[in-house]
Amino acid sequence: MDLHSHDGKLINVRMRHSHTIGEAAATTGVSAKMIRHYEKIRLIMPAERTGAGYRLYDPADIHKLRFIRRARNLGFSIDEIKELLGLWQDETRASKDVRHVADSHLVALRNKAAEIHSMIDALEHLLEGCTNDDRPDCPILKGLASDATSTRSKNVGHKFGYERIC
Amino acid sequence: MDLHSHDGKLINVRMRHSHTIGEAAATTGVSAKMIRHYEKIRLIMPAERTGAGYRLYDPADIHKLRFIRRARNLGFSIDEIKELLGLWQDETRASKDVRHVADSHLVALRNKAAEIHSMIDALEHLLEGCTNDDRPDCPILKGLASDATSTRSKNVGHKFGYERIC
DNA sequence: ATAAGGGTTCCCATCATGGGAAGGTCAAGA
DNA sequence: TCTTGACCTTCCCATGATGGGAACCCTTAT
Repeated sequence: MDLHSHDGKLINVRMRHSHTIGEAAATTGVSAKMIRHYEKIRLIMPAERTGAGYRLYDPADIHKLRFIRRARNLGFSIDEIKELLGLWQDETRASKDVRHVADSHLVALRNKAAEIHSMIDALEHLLEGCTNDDRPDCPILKGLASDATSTRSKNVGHKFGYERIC
Repeated sequence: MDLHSHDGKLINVRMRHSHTIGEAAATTGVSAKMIRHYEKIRLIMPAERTGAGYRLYDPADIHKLRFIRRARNLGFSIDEIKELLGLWQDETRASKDVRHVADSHLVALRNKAAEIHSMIDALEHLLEGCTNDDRPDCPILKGLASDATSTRSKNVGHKFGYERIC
């Protein structure tokens, strides 16, 4: 490879379909900051460099970055993506290995969804009694001050009895 | 206050219904670490101290910590809780001011829920074709490599055309 | 030659939380 | 009284994914 020739290095590499980090960022939707970060944490291999130290990305790199972005859009963590990338590039992988990663993540997502929905329910319940006016009486604060979040959830055992303040 | 008497300081303060940080943590469900943290970021006022420097919490403090924990359980951020605490202790607050904080948070929660559900949908869609066996063919990876996340969502404009790798 | 618009590294911040070290304090038992 | 273990204190560091910004270098067009 003649990446280090004395004239027009970038032009040479562009003819080889390589791109700067800014271009890679623009086409993949992964910010340049994050591309460097992914390299630092070894999610991707260190990019080739021009003589001046500029990172270069070829179509295979670009494709990998898109893969990463899509997995991130689905909420996969970096560690999960590391696993998926390994499987992606392993021609002998078993379908069920990939499925396992995806399934685990799906479970996590469903748990997260349930958690948020229970927050929403509790908050809506709290908002029901709210007069939404200029009066100081407020069932939302009352709820937070006394109960509210435990619509039937975990009860922290109270070892001491305290007098109420509000 | 005789907190600094030479004998049995903690016993004296316990008679005044004060508790150590560990007890406060146990009864409120807020960890001691977090109680100190909340003090440092000025969410709560600096606690009184014994002569030896131990923090002391009276029932009003305990009640406030419970308020904070309940709000956290509902997903309120520290800044939102700062606002709610201010309103809670402001006798002249307007109901609608509290409502505004809660409403904004509810909107954020609903957005978060929608986001997670779209992830779940996309992932389920991807999992549909999976054979879950020992064969290397895998529609999940194929989906991540080509499309998948854009069930009809945002399309990043592609300025360059790259040949496919996979 | 100079300016604009890249690129590079390095450090810091977020948000809420916890881990752990080093050292001081309290209560109970020998 | 001395020891022991459980508690407290402060301080520093780490998380995960991301962005901001400084200080400086490279390329290209005017």
